[in-house]
Amino acid sequence: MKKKKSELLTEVELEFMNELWAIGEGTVRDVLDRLPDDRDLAYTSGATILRILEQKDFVTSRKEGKTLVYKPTLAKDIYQTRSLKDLSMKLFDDTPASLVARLVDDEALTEEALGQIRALVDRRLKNDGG
Amino acid sequence: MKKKKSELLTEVELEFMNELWAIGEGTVRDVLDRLPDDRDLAYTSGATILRILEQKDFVTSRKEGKTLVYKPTLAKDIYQTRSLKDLSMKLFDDTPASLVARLVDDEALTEEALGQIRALVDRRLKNDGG
DNA sequence: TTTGGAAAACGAAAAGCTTAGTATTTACTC
DNA sequence: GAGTAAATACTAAGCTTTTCGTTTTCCAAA
Repeated sequence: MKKKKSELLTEVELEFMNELWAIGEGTVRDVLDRLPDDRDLAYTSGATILRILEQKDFVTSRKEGKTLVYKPTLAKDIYQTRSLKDLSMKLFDDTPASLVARLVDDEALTEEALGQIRALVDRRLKNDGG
Repeated sequence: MKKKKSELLTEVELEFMNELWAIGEGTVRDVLDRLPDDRDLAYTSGATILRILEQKDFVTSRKEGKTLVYKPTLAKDIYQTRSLKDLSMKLFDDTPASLVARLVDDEALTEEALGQIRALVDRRLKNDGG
């Protein structure tokens, strides 16, 4: 059997994927333009990051004129689920409820956010349990 | 102003902190003994990791006889909150509700876990909102 | 008080991530 | 076709993280 790869994005990779997810697909230039002003990366650095993402199969590219257009191969929600699973395993004994417990304990959470969260859980329980 | 440090643990650092949190405090040997059998690290590797954790102020040490006993300076729940905040910012638009949305969408989640989650949210809403 | 074994201190190699420079290619214009 | 501007390909330097070896220190028991 093959050794499993990490399947998780590094910090900078995630930064780039977030932009690609937001715009659907884009070129090196498109992504760089979307980064905050105070984030200055050389063009070539951006190109390298996207090339690495392609190597790791997080994106594919196609040629359009002279430029490459990159596109995620993985939907953001899939990656979100994967990340949550990872965090839950590593830090919450693989018990999602204790993750949520920590989350709702957070003083900084607004009443509104709590309400939304309950609505979500209720909806899921209804749809599911019949 | 100083540059801000990451304040997040690396993979291996977290692996070690988890054991220290579980036992309260312990020596290099204590931690190594708790790791899975298939995880074989040289003793010196374990010592290095704990030394680094101390450098980064995630643990303190005291001498007991000839050995060092390490102890977290940071409670696990604090670190859990910090990690959730980080994940939420980076991957969920800083919107905890959307994090929970993704979590409860997960097919793999049991009915029981969902019930627990709702109970938690309800309790918090009651205690809070009056 | 010597010595044997375990741990600490130190240093550094190995591996992976981030950033960017240089050289090459490409497509358009005259 | 040659010039040019922008993009890609390749390479590598500089960090950080992960791992471990070597040397030194310290206790404990003979």
